[in-house]
Amino acid sequence: MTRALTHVEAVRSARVFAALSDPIRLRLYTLIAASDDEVCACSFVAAIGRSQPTVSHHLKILRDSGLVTGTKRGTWVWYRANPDIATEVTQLLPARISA
Amino acid sequence: MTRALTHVEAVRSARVFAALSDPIRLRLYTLIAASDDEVCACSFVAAIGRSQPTVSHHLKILRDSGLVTGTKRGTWVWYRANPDIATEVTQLLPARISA
DNA sequence: TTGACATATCGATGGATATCAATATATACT
DNA sequence: AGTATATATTGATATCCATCGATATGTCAA
Repeated sequence: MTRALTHVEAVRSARVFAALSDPIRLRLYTLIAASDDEVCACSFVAAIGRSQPTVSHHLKILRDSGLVTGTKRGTWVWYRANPDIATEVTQLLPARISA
Repeated sequence: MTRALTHVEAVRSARVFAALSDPIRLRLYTLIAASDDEVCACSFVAAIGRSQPTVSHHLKILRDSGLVTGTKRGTWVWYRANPDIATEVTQLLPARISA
C-alpha cells in the first residue's frame, strides 16, 4: 500500500532511487545483486566499460545509499547487495500484482 | 530474482528511477499513487510547497517516465498512477521478503 | 469580449553530476 | 627496498537539472 510521504521521508528515499537512476550504477547494482555471493570489484571495469575512477565513483554512491556493502580483503574489495534497502524503497511503490 | 542488465535495458529503467530520485517528485508520485482514484493537479502546489512552474516541470518528468498519466477535463488535469511501470522496475530489485 | 483561473512553456541561473587523466594509498610479491 | 596491482581521491570540464519569474495557452463564466 503506497502512502504519501513527508518531505523528510522523501529526501531519504529519493537518495536510494538516485543511486539507481544512472545506467552504469543500475548495471553495477544488478550485477552485484544477481549474485547471492560476493563479487570482486576487480571485474567491474571490464564488465561495465568505464574507466576505473568512474567505476569507483559509482560504487561509492551505491555504498553511500546502503544498497551495497564493500569489504576489503587483501588487495581486492568484495561487494554484496543489501536487500533490506531495496525492500525499503520498493514498499513505497504500488504493490506488484501478486504472482 | 534480480539479473544483470544490458546497457540498453539499464538506460530505459534508469529513467524510471530518475523520475523517483527527486524528493518533490517522490512526494507527488506517492500522493497520486496513494489514491486509488484520480487526483486533481490543482491541489499540488499547496501540498508540495513549490511554485506552479516547478510542479508542472516535475509532473512532466513523471508523465514521461510512464509512472503517471494526466487527463485534462475542462480546466483541470487529473492524475492517476500507472502501477505497471512501478512493478516493472520493482522486479529488477531483489525480491522483498515474502509476507 | 473581457476577466479569472489552471496548466504549460520559455529563459535564466545556480548547483549537482558523470567522466577521465593524474595521482595517492594500500597490499602483495620478490 | 622495489615493483606490480587494486582501489580511492583529486582536479578539471562539460553537461544535466531544479528552481522561479514571466509569459503563453486553454477553459469557463459573466
